[in-house]
Amino acid sequence: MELDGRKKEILRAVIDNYVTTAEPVGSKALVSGDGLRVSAATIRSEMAELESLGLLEQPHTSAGRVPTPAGYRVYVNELMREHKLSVDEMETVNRAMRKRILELDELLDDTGRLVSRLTSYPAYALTAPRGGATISRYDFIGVDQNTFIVLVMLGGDTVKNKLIHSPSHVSPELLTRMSALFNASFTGITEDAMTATLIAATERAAADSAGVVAVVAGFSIELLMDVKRTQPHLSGTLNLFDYPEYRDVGKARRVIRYLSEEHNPVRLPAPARGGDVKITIGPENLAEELRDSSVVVARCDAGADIQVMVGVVGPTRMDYSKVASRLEYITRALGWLLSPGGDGNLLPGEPGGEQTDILEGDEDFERN
Amino acid sequence: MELDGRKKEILRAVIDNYVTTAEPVGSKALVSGDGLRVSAATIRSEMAELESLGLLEQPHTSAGRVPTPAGYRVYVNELMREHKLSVDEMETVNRAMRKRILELDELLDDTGRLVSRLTSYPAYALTAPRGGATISRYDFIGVDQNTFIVLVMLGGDTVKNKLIHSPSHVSPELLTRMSALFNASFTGITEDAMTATLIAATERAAADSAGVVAVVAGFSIELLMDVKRTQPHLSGTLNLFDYPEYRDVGKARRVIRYLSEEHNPVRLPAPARGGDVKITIGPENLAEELRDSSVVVARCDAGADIQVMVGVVGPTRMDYSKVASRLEYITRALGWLLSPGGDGNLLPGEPGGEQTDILEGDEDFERN
DNA sequence: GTTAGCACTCTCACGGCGCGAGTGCCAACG
DNA sequence: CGTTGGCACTCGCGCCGTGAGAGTGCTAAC
Repeated sequence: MELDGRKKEILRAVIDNYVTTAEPVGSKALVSGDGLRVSAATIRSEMAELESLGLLEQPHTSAGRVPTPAGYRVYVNELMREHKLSVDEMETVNRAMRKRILELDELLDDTGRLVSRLTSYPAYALTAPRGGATISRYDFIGVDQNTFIVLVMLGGDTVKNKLIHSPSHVSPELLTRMSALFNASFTGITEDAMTATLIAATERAAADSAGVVAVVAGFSIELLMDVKRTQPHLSGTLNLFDYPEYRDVGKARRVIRYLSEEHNPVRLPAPARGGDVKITIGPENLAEELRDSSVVVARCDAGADIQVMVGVVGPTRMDYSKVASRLEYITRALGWLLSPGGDGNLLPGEPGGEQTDILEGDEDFERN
Repeated sequence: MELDGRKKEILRAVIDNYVTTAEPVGSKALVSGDGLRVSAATIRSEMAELESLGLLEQPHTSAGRVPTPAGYRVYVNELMREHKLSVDEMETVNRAMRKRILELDELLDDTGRLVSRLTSYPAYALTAPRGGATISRYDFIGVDQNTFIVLVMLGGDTVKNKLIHSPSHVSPELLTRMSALFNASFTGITEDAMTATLIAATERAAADSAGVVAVVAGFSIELLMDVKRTQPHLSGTLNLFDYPEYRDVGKARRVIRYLSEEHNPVRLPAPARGGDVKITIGPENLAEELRDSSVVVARCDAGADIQVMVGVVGPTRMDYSKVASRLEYITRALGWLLSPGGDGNLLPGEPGGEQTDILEGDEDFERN
């Protein structure tokens, strides 16, 4: 499908116009608003052709034209202009990202909130599920006669702990034995290898009469299952109601409900590589519930096995350019924060402060 | 204000009717539906009196009557019948509560979800802020030459950890020194006592050239501030749209937005004692945004200094009896789960299973 | 004190109508 | 042959008046 220059210009003008006004755009609006040097009649005939190409449509005879999903697709692939973030926006991102990392979960939560604030669309953030995660190390720390802490390290970047009370006395020797046994038998294996027989054997070997081995093993299993689960963080869902296409509450609810269901955001389209942005327009979505919404997702890879997806969902009438560039900027900052080198661990003074030029490398994002 | 028996019966009937239908109830509906042995005309005159008492009102002449907030208040204080949970509901709660505790935050999240599912109203769950929390203990565990884990214990029931990478070598001796110093100087003090001078002194005493003391101190401060913050967990907000009183999206949004703002749920009315339920009707709410919604909150105290509030927000036309008893049941289960004795730490086989009779002690909940 | 009857009031749903926006087509122009 | 102005036509949307229905308050009778 090749469009001549003027058709492109008109398509772009229609979309730009429609994106801001949310109302079908007619020939007159174009000739007065945008810098097109032709008459309304000419535009009408051009628009009629664009309509027969399937890029525009009219909601009813005698209304202006509205872009079709195919029209948006052409726009996104070929016509979209690069959007530059304002200094203010970059400052907002940098400031938000300067925060400490307490937990990855919290960071994702904050990121989602930031994105929805910056784009005015509902946003979600999640880490890709890590199949076959294993525990790399156990530590046991006695607190008092009946209480101790298990410390579990997951693949070099995450540490989880649990405080365990036992009804009976837990001796330091038992802790030492458990440490040796768990580090020997429970590290490097996935959660389904932690069988009842393995647990029973460990219990025997540790001479554990208090039943704490089972608790620690149970905790390990929960943990690994939890890593697989990847809770998505959703925020700004209320923003949806700002857009006239979701005036119908039921429609908005269906979208929000779809996003709220734990396993759904994970299945949304995602870019193939870290740093890319993927745009999915209306019916391109596999999920029935999103057939007349669009999804823009950015991906950010950090370290060997952490992938973060940050996305927004909104009406097909969406300022794709703005949204994509904002998402890209934010995920880049996020990647910098998550990378083992540049994280917020040391010297929480300046991180992000100098990073205003974080978007400098100006590679295109994927547009498919 | 004393009402004779028949007035009470009529008020109760109007409310019960209005709660289910959401439509003004007229004299005929009462005489046919409920077991009142008088004619419509009698009911009309009684209703007129109830109206002059300020307990009922008509949306307009020639519509049925609707309870006023004062009417609901009388109902809640004097007329409400005890609601028994169905076996199914109790089972649902017990099953949900049988889950492991990974984090208090997660538990609150799950509880909120459970409540909103069981009541069909938006629900929130939060812990009361603990002023002046302190750290009771530090542990340092070396991982490799540049990496170690700080383990921080908060008041005997919570443990937090952080993995710290240092650009330079962190010797085991440094960790030992830090352990001694932090346990000596940073335990038992609030976060505002962790001054820059204290940190600098500790840094010197530890002979810390890598700057890790500052990171550990920063982490400690963040942690204590975080405990003060008490993030509320909100869920089921979409439920609000099911109720005709929130047909106006703007109104629903204002309520949801109010609840979403971090510090607001903390300020909501709360029962004075653990185990109580507090009901706040419409204009009794101090918050402007909730002036025509009602709030029902249950409180659950666990251990010395953990207080959990679980509440729902909905239209003033709310089945207070059902909601209150469900909240009460759930918080009781929660309290059992959180109490140091009966928590999910040991032997995760049966907890909650035997607890069907958890509501047995049948003390009244507070109705004010 | 209670009841039946009746006139009155007010809301809400429905249908017809006119306005305005925007189009498609056509004839004229460079 | 592409471009332009003019014109008749179409269609959605908001406005308004009307009628049905529900529920009341009042009054007279039991």
